[in-house]
Amino acid sequence: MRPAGDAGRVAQIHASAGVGRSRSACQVGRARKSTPAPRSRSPRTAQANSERGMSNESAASQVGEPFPLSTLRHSVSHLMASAVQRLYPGVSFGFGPSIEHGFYYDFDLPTKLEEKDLVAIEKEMRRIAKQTPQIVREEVTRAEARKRLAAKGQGYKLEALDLIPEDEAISVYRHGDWEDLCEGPHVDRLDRNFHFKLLSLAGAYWRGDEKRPMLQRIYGTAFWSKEELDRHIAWLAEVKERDHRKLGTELDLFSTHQEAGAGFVFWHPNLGAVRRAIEEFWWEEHQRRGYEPVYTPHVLREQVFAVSGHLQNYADMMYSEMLIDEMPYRVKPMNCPGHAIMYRTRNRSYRELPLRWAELGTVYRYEKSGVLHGMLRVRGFTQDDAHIFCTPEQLEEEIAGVVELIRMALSTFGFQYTAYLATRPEKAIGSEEVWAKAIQALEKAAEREKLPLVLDEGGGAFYGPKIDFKVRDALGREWQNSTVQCDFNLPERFDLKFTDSDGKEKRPIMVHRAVLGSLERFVGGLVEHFGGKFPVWCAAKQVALIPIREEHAAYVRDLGKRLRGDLFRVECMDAPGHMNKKIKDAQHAQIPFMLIAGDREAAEGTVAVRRRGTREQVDMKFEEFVALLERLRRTRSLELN
RNA sequence: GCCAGCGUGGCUCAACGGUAGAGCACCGGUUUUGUAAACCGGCGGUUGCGGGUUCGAUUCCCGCCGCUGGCUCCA
Repeated sequence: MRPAGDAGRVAQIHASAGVGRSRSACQVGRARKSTPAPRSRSPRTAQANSERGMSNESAASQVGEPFPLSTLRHSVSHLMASAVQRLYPGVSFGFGPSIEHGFYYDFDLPTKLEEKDLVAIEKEMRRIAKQTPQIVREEVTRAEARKRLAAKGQGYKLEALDLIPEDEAISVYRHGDWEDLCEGPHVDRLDRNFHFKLLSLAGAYWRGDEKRPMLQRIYGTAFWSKEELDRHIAWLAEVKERDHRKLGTELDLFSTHQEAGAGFVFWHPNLGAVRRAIEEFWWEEHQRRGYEPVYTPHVLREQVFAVSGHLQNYADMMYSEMLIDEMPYRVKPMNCPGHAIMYRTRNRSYRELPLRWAELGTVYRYEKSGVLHGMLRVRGFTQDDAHIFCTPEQLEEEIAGVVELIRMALSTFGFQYTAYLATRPEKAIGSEEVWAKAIQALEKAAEREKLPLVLDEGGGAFYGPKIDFKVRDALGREWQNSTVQCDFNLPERFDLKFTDSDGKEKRPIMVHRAVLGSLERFVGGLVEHFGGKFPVWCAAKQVALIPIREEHAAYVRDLGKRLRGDLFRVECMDAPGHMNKKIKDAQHAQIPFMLIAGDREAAEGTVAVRRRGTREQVDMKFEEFVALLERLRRTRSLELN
């Protein structure tokens, strides 16, 4: 991945709460890097920034910076646009806002920009900043604005002008011979002390509409201080270094194959081990909370999805039919219809509710080719899915249980998180009353679990309200994985019933929930979160055994056997070769512990222990080391001591 | 899907109209070493696939597949 290109992506990682976007019954929280939404900034942006030690607007004004960072960045985007105009006469301008980590500007120009052109543009920007530093604001009449834009042939800007409400003042900002229709504000002068860098190029539809022309977008960033810019660039480098696709190759974790088709992940043994460890953890914690494992088929008759409603509404995401005995079947894009069918196999009594059915269910969905991304956006993935069938009275208790489980799981991986309560959207099924009750149950459950909720007004699915969790990883980036959703729709569609204590048939509520989201996305994200340095409990290999000379191989082989007997994952490096190389290899493989043994250790039954990330070695009795390892595994410690 | 860029041994990269090369990895030999790469040698590529232009294509053109950065999308 190219640094500049990567920067463009990263520059936009911030939350889009998904407000107003409804999700289907079974879209249980697929984690994703949040979509860019330049105009609607996340309330958590500043927090995420400061966590990385980056400056943010309030911090900037605190230290007496004359303008907020976003103002600076917006002005630098203007500066960039003026440089582009000088270098590429005939350019039409789109929008050029400040965004979370920088800014961009969209251009319609006859030539295709290349990365190397950015250098020339930067140079021109510096020249302009020196030559015509003064930025001037001018209020003009609508007619005047229109006249000027028309004279310059700025069609996109003319359209932008029409977007401005009638009663609003119309302003242009000018420096030198360049001016832009813009509401501002801007910094006063471009020769103030600030630092910027152009980062990447991308295509972007005019006004985000795929039916409209594709413009060329340049991303860049700017800071008041050189240190902050440098820190940001270093951060981008760190992000690139930790990219799960890069580490995926280096650590032999996974692959995808041209010959096998895009978007299908092959888990290599190393990542298989990580996944197994996580799955075991997952099952253990679910069993502990009264979940029961279920397994449902991957291919079902099409009519099942007609009943669930997915076929009608979301056919675009589903793979086409296959005929079995001349009847149409579909690969499942979600697990819930299968669970609903199982629920119906017999009459259900209130006495057996709630039912908590969990399945690591693999689903297949059509994703457009351009959106596929390593393990994070794929066409086949396994959800850590579960459905809870319960009575309305049980809802609060069940939600509380899910919230507790999610928090426990996220903490285990060292994630910080924020929870959002998504309420009734405009288009929704179910009565106001049912919604209000369910929302109340969610709120009360959160209260009970002492979980603060951020309100996402109208952000619920059409079939019910939900709580979404966004986690922040070690690099300060946000992901959405966990979710708990109430569903009034599917019980209706599948005509699910239970007989209540009064003898009457009633509808259960179905709760969809995912803790990890999809294993592909979660584990892919985890690779980046840990930078390949997995904690002992889920590391691919937990211990590397290294003999000092070949004659010590038997000793380490014996230790390896004993460790494997205790179900530890061991890399026994007993093949011919040099110790130093083995140490290097173990280091590169990010194995948490190296046990090095020679004459002394073999004689005393000890091992020289070297922890990942240090060069120190500690001599320990082998049993002592095993006890340490066992404790780290049992407690799922994030530390190595 | 759209815009742009890219696709050379397992990996990282070079060559760019004239017989495809390096390092790492791998294999063999020598070496037997106390904490990040021993030494020598060898194997390995129909340059993503298909078509075209050319005396000659990895190089130029077209189509497909895949990858990268964004955009749109993710029930």
